[in-house]
Amino acid sequence: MHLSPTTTAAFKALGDPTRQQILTLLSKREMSIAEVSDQFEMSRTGVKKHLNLLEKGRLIRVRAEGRERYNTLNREGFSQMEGWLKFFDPFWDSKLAALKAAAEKDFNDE
Amino acid sequence: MHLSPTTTAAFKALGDPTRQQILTLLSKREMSIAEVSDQFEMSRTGVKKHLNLLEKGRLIRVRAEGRERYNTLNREGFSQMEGWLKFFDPFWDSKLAALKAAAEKDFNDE
DNA sequence: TTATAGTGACACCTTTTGGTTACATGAGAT
DNA sequence: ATCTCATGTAACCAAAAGGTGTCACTATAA
Repeated sequence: MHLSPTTTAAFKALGDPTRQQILTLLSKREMSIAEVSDQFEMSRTGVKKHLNLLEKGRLIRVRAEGRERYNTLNREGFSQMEGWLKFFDPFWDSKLAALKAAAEKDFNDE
Repeated sequence: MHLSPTTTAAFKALGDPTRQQILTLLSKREMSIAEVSDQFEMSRTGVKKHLNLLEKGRLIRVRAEGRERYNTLNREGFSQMEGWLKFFDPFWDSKLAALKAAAEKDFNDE
C-alpha cells in the first residue's frame, strides 16, 4: 500500500500537540495567524511554521483577506487519512482475527 | 480537545514511509523482527527502532515465542486515531459549511 | 505621505529523529 | 557445556524538526 507524500505529511502534522490544538481551535472558527498565535506562548513565527505544516498535509487552507490570512480546516487531509486507515479494516474482520483472539492471552500486556 | 500521548505517538508513527510499509507487511501476516528487516535495506537495529515506535502508538503488539518476537497489528492505536478524526465530522456538516462552500472560490488553490 | 499592524522569509540555535556499528543476553541445537 | 542465532541495548552521527529574533513587504489608518 502506498501513501502519498501529502498524506504522510498529514499524519506527521497530527503527531504534534501544538498542531492538534491549532486544529481544535480552527474547528470553532477560522482565525488569522495573529489570532492563533495569541492562544499560545510561542512566537508568531513558530506558530506560522506549524500552520505551514498543517497546510502541507491539506489539513487547513489559507484565505487572504486584506493584510490578514485566515486559516480554515480543510477536509481533504482528514479524508485521506481516514481512507488509509480504512485499508486495515478487513484485517480486523478477517477469519484470522478469531485465531488472534484465541491467542490474545499470550500477548505481552505492555 | 485533548489527545493522549499514546495517540499522538500513533500519528507520529504513521508520518514515516518505512513504518507505513511495515504496517502494510503485517497486514498480510505476523512477522518476526528478522523477517520484517529482510524486507528493507535498513539494518535490523534500524527496523527494530521503527517497531518500537509503532508499539508505542499501540499500532502493533509483540508476542514472544521462543527466541523470536512476532509482531502483529493492534487495533487499539488505529481506533484511537479514527476516534479523534471523527471529532471533526460535525465541522464538515455544520451550517457554516454552506458559507465556506460559497466562499470556496476565494481560497488559494495551493 | 507617514505610521502601523499583519505577514513572509531568512539565519540561527537546540532537540529529536533516523540511521549506523558494536557488544551483551537468552533460548535452541549439538 | 558450547555454539549459534534472534534479539535487546548503548554510543554515536547526520539530518530534520521545533523554536527563536530580525528584517522586508504590504495593506490599512491617520
